[in-house]
Amino acid sequence: MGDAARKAALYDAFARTGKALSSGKRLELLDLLAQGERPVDALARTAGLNLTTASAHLQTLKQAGLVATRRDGVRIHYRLAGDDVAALYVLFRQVAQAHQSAVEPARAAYLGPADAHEVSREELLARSAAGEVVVLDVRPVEEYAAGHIPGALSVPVEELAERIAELPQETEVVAYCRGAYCVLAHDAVRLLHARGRRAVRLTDGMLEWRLAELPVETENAA
Amino acid sequence: MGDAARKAALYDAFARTGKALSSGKRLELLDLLAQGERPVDALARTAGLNLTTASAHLQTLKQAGLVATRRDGVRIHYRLAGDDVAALYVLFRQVAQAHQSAVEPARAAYLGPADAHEVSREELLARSAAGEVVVLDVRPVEEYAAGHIPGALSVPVEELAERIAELPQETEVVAYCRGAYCVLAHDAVRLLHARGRRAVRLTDGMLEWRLAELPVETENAA
DNA sequence: GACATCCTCCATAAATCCATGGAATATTGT
DNA sequence: ACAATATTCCATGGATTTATGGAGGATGTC
Repeated sequence: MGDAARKAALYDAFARTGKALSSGKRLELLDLLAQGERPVDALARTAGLNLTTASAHLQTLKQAGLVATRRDGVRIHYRLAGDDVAALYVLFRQVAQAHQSAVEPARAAYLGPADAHEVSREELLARSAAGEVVVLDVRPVEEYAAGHIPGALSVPVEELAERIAELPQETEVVAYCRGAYCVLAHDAVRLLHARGRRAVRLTDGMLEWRLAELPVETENAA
Repeated sequence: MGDAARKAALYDAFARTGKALSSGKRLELLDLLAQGERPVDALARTAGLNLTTASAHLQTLKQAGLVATRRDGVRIHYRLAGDDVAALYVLFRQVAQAHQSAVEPARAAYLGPADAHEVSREELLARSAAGEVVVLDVRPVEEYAAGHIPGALSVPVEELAERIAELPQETEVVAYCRGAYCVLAHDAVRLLHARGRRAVRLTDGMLEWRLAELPVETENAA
């Protein structure tokens, strides 16, 4: 029976990584971390969590091996432990969407109907190269700085209404944000439509773009 | 704030799938189901669970969308909901092994040292085609029947000691079982060595073999 | 060295999960 | 219709998890 105990210990160790994925708040934190490293207070604020609660969730993620930390002076920056973690997160959401019936209604309620105004990564690359579209990154500036689609303009969605003049009048806009379930690009496209602009949305976002090993530009590349 | 609530609802839906992966017992059940469909009582017996407990865990897996059921008379057969679930499970274990420090000691305590007597899928295919090795499936017969490496002999590890005469004397044996963390092939190789046979182990097992889309033979192919 | 900042650790109450008996349900065979 | 089998549903006590204040540690500034 020592063997059964050792087997249980191994599977319980795996389960610790599963536990990290078993809370919606922790998944929101992972989602943010997939965009680049962030200090605890920024994560707590963005995810709408009490600082202590966010810290506790981050400890859980760290014990599960999904995130790592780096100290920079008084701040501790969390990041994903590797690209394989990002890949796991993406596959995890795909499987949940494909097989769990509760996901699609929740997605539709949060983001809106599925089919409307989407283009694939391949379409974006082709039409962007042909100069037919402008690519627009609507994430917060620090996420844009951590890595974005080459040539994309940065206008965070909160500033889009007042800065809409920065976009060319006639050219169609392709907006993107964090990933397949990020609301920002949805909001941006709705706002642009309301202002009479032609705009579509990249099907997914930076997370999937990076995992597809497509080119990424960072701010300090200048 | 209705938006935040809808966002939380979406991520909580994803988290339900994560919860399914957050218990060692459920992971053991997934591991068994990755070999083929099984009725509840067989799963409970093999996993060492009370029938009611096993049923409850299977309900959790089902609500998470990871498994599906089929009724056959009075029995209910559970199976993985798709190959993507198997792929998620394999990636999940890889990430846990790569980044969570508790996994490797637990693996070593259960299975033994990592390096000893392993061959890759490619080596197995090449040496098997050259007639240099015999491939030996040491899983229970029903898992062999549900799909095995073409040409493999079936000798469940519990019967191996008494049926060792069925193996050729001089040819090296490559034993395999369920997957990378399955103990059966480890035990088989140790037993064969104790009997003075040349034997190695496939690095992983049937789960990874099938996901690699290598050829699979089923019993009723006769 | 005193002090401020950022984060983690600790304690606690509310909520949730787990394992397990016993009852209820669905299907098959007589 | 009745009994038998396989599984799920329900109730319950015990363990775990979650959110959140307050204390404590580490780092940097003056």
